[in-house]
Amino acid sequence: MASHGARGRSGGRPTLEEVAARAGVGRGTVSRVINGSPRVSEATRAAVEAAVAELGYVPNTAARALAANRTDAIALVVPEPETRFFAEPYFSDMLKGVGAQISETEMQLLLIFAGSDRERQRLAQYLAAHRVDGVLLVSVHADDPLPDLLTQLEIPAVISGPRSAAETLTSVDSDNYGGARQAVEHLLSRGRRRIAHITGRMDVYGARRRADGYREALADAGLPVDGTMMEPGDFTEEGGRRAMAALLERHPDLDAVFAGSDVMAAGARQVLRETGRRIPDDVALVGYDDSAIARHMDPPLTSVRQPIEEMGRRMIDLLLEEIADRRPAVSRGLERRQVVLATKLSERESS
Amino acid sequence: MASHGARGRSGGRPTLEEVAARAGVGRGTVSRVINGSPRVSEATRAAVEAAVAELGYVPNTAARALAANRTDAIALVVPEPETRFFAEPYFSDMLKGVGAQISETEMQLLLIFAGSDRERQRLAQYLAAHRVDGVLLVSVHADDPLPDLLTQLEIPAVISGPRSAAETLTSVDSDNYGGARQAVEHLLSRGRRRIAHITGRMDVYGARRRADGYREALADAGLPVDGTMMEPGDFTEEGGRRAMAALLERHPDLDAVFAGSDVMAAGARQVLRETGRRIPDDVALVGYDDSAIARHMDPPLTSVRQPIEEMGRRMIDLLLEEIADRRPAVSRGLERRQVVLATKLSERESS
DNA sequence: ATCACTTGTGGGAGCGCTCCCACGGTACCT
DNA sequence: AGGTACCGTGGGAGCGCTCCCACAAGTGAT
Repeated sequence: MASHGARGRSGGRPTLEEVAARAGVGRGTVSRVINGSPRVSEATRAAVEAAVAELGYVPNTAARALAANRTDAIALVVPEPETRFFAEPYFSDMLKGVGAQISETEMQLLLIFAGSDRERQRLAQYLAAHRVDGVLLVSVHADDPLPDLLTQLEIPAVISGPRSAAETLTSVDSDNYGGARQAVEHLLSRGRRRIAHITGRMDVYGARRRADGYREALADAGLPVDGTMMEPGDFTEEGGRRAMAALLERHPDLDAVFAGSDVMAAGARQVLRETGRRIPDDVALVGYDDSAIARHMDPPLTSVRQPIEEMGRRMIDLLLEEIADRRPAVSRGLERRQVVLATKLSERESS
Repeated sequence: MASHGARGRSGGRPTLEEVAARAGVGRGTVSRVINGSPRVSEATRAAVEAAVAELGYVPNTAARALAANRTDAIALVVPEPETRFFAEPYFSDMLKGVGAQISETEMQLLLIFAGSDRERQRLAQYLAAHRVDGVLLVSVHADDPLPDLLTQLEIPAVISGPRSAAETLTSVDSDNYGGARQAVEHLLSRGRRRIAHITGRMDVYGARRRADGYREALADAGLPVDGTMMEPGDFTEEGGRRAMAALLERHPDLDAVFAGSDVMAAGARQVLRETGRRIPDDVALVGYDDSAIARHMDPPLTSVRQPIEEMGRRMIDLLLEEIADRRPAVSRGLERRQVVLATKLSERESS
């Protein structure tokens, strides 16, 4: 209410002590009220809350951080240049989920880009100074030293897209294996039998899992698994084009293509068109990511959708758990936590 | 070098005191070295720096913030939902400039979205807690209470795009007036004489300045300034379409259009095409922003480019100055600081 | 009535820094 | 020789909080 007298008194912002004096209680009691401790009587709590409102008291974060050895902040580290970050809907969807979930808490989110060496240098300093309670890592390459640095500094961290099946950090991922199966089974159900796969870079765990899903879906359907029906792209449009051309050379009679990403599917589509093949009449095409590209392609592309926003939300949940677990210093929860979320096929005209 | 024994000693991170002991000096001296004070002898400085390196000392930011009453962090506040932020190249270009400039300093950048009411609530708390030393404000509407809140809290702030000619905050802007003149003068030099203008929302200062530039460029060329040759759009494609239709109704013989934004130009282009007019043969078209739209339009759109990255850089410079100025509590520098940067015309086939 | 708990509360200690005052030393004046 | 100036340095005080121990008052078992 009368949040105006706030900056009178000593000229600056009111302190815990001033609130305590005003409410006629001790410093400790005010601290308990502020932090929601249950060990405070109803009457006292009300008195303190009134004093807080009257003085317009806002806790001093620096003091709290110093005394309690925590920062109430977590960092979202993007190991990519800003430009890529903005170009890809993956990041903005994830940020949306992260932002939504964190706004339910008192935590503060920091966005840190670590694309250049200089930025990485600063980040290392930043982490060494323990300026955040935890870290969210998105899109980390297999050989990135960052995860190990975090482990060494004992900073809680959650990674999106584990680096391998043996990922040591807590991770959130979509079901790449299952997603790929969905795509292939969909093509099978449409009567396709000569299904090729353009894979992503095979040093990316998710891409390997998708290839696994492709293979096993075929095997389970009693179809032969032919290595020459697979060709690596590198997640780019040009890579998709090259891979498609290579596949057509080996198998001019293929009747379906499952591409490991929408961007590669776009490249593949061009080559299919150029060689006079109609989509989906001659060759059915399925992508992965269900991005804007998929919706705007001609014809619209059937694609596997990952629940990216949901992944962002789960990452926050897991990270907060890790942070809470670590507080009592027990370092329990030694079990690795790996969350895998289901994908969903968005069926469109390309298949 | 031997940055390994770092976390031995007391189990945690080394403190100033430990560094002092190791270097055989006092706490104050170490502090001076860390903060680059000139009042330290060369020999002592070297000894301290060696100790810092050996122990892997990193200052505790919370303690520093508490003792010095500063945070070494500034916030970039985006009063828009995340989605718009990512959609517009304006923001990412600005972020690039801001990020580049701030990485030259020890300051930390926080990205804060304040699109929803809830987010605004949190932001107000955040600012009240003085968790940042300064604020960068981008794309603020005329009636936004944020600038006044910042003034009231005495938090240094720099705004991109002043709200009016009487903007009280330090501001950085591109030369909207000059940019509009460039556009119109370009059309005049191409022999166009019946030039219409689709304005932006007239409650946006920049849009008014562009209209001023349009008018005065015509007047200076000795041409009549006709109010019916101007029509407000609202910065949307649909608005551009409507405005174009209205202008053609009144002046079917116009030979050029200067649109207040590329997006509106895209709308105008559609109407021009639909009414059988060729660009640039029958009607020349010029936009504003020089965005991706301009480059990809058919025909490519001549457009006024704003130095957005440079604006971001200047904003940081100005903000750091403000913060530094305020430190000695003198609150000098009462002169309003308004920086205006020049625009440049990107000439393409539409004119 | 005594003892053992529990509940609510007050306040000391201390987190790791910066700020600033005081002090010894050297250099230069009178 | 004494005085004045400054430079480089050490360390006390204090920033505003949390943590935790101590303690008063209440509760119920013995």
